[in-house]
Amino acid sequence: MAETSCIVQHFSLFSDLADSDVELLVQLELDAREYPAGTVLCAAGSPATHFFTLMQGWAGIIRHFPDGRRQVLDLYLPGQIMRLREFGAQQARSDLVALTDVVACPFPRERVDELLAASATLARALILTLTAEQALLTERIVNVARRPAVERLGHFLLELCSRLGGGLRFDLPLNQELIGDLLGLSSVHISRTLSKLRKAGLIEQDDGGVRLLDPDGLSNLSGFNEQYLCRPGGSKTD
Amino acid sequence: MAETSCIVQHFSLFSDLADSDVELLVQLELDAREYPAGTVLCAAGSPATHFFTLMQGWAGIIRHFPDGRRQVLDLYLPGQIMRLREFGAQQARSDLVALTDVVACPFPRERVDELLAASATLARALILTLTAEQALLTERIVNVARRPAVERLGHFLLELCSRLGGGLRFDLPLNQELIGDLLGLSSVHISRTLSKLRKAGLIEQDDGGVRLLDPDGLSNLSGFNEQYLCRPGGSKTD
DNA sequence: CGCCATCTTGAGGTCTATCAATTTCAGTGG
DNA sequence: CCACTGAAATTGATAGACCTCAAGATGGCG
Repeated sequence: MAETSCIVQHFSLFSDLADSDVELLVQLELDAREYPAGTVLCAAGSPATHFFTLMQGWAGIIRHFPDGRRQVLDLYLPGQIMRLREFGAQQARSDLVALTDVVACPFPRERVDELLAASATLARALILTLTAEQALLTERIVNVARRPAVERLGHFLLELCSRLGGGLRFDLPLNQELIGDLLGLSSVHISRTLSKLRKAGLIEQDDGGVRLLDPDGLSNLSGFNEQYLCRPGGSKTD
Repeated sequence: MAETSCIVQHFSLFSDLADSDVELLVQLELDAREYPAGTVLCAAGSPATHFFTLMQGWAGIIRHFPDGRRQVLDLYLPGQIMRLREFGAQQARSDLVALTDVVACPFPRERVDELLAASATLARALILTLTAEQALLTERIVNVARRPAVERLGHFLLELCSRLGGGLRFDLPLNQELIGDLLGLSSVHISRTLSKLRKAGLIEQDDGGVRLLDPDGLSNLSGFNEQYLCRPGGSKTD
């Protein structure tokens, strides 16, 4: 993990990369830095000159409202390029925050233009990652707009499970308030809903983690279909 | 309109195109076809071999649930490339539906690869349109997850106003059920909420259209900030 | 042991969905 | 010209989901 670049692994999911492509991608991850949980890597309103690759930990894009409401717009896991979404923006529109201790590599946005000029394969891979992110966002709209809390939370857990590799047991280093801000629910209601899922025998919680006891039941309940995740081979393991 | 290609106009918003780029883009719009309102241009589950440029009318991507619930995932206006989001998918995940009478041009997906190989400028423009779409989706998540009905609808109307060019009076060829399916609300509640906006003196409705009487008041109410739309010069007119 | 953040649980209130009845209006045919 | 029709919009009443406020429980950590 430390040896192969995170981002190369991630991009390999989408395209067959030539050695020259790999070389270009590795350049993005030369400047690894550590940020403790809670750090704002990039604040709303600041000039959007840099992107980041995420190597370890979880990060999120958070929108703050004047009245104190909050919304987590995006959840980044290792391998993703963060803030790529704001390629066309002059200023950051939301905060990029380390949700856990994080290792990330900042790089100037011009580097992306160099990638595009150098390799059509990379351009294609970049577009594929963007469309994959769009698919995630789209499912989240369905989730938030149309599903009641139990289904919404169930769907979220299944998505995480798959994005983290498919293991039925995984760490969930987010407090209930953050989960609420991700799903458009209050922290109190997250607590009640998790409790419902536990009592229904669908999940189990231990220190900082979740185990999906009945993934099929959960999928069925929440209308989850992992096609949209664009993962190769999707069978869950543990 | 009929002479300059719709899609070239749209892409020009994002990049300075060389003549050779324009030539490539125009190729996408050779096969203009008419589809009456209600036509399913591409059904969920069918192989995703073609994209479409939209030249006239409104189209939407609609997800149908087994229990009859519906969600409009995306609203396409003239100039956009439709279904680009599913570049990486084997099968369409949702229906692409003509919401009004529509003129659109189907083209095979391989054409996109040709564009990428031929021009880094076009690759960049393509990525910019994708990130602009992501910004739209992101704002929609905020809207649906965090705002009550009045703000949600107000925000939607302001976004439409801007996307349609900024004129305060515009056609709105969607019935209230469709608007509800866009915003995650019931048609009944859309009716009540529109009525509230009218009584508050914020909007006015005539046959098939809306006029924003107090765009600033509406922006203020709904927390709208048009930055995310990536439009050059955003001042509203009329 | 005490402190602080987080989670849990209860009670009451608000927002939105659902069901159902009524109105409006464009289209159609007598 | 008018009655009929069907889709869409309006309006009222009721129910359910979720929020907010507030009080207690839990658990890591100095």
